[in-house]
Amino acid sequence: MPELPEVETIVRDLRPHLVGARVAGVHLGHPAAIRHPDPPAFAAGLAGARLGPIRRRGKFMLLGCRGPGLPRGTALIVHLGMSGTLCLSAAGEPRRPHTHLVLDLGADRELRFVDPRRFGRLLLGPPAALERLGRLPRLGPEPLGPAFTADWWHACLRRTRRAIKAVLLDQRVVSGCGNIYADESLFLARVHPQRPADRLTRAAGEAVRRALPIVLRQAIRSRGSSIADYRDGFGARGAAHESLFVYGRQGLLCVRCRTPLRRTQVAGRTTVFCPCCQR
DNA sequence: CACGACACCTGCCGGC
DNA sequence: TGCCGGCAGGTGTCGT
Repeated sequence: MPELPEVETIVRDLRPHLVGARVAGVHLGHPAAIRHPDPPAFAAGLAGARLGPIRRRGKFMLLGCRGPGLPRGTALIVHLGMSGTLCLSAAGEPRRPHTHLVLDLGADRELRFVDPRRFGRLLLGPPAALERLGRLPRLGPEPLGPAFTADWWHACLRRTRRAIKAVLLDQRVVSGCGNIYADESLFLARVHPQRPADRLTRAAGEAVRRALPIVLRQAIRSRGSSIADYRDGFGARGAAHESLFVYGRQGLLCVRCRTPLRRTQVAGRTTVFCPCCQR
């Protein structure tokens, strides 16, 4: 699914169209997509609400919502799971299968959440309160923000024997990195994905910490990776998958040393790396 | 506590 | 052609 660059692209696409819009109607699809509150309360809370600021936190999207009966700081919180999309559509456009939420925004516009695999999640409420209730996970620092410091990162690495790739995927350590950009960052840093985190040299750990924002920013510039389901806020594909170095390229030659890239499993996830460059 | 295994879903692709 | 296994960008839970 969408990782940080894909979610960031959608947020930037939707922001100018959603802020200030009023929700004239709500249509729910599969109720399992809605994690909080129960579906009737979720729909009732959104109906008539005014949409405010939209932002990203890790792989979550948060759309501010104001309305009668909604607590201060309420947001519509969307996680896209593996196959979710959040797109602005013309109201007349036929709804795709697996459309689980439609917000009628008037002026012939609809915001649609489509998610075939239903790993995505929708919540409505103040994020801090949902975190306290255990409905939202506590996320680590943003990798593109000032809190992703060398001190924090190396303290996290020193504390665990897990593979470095598992640490990159742990949203409590750093939020927003997924399987594609973990592999890409480790390739750029020349670090083997299986290396136990506590056995990395300081320099190697630093190389990973520095590679991650570079990889993520590049992917944002390319509007995200559309390998299968991902689409931007208007339903179009991104281009970041066209310039990946390792992800999905097992058997092809390393762009640096021409060694065939190898595929393995790390932390239960398919992992591609260069056995020559990454140590 | 830390970690790995597994579950949760649908769709698509390749092999037989 | 059709069936079946394997695989997919994520994460919550459970058992060791």
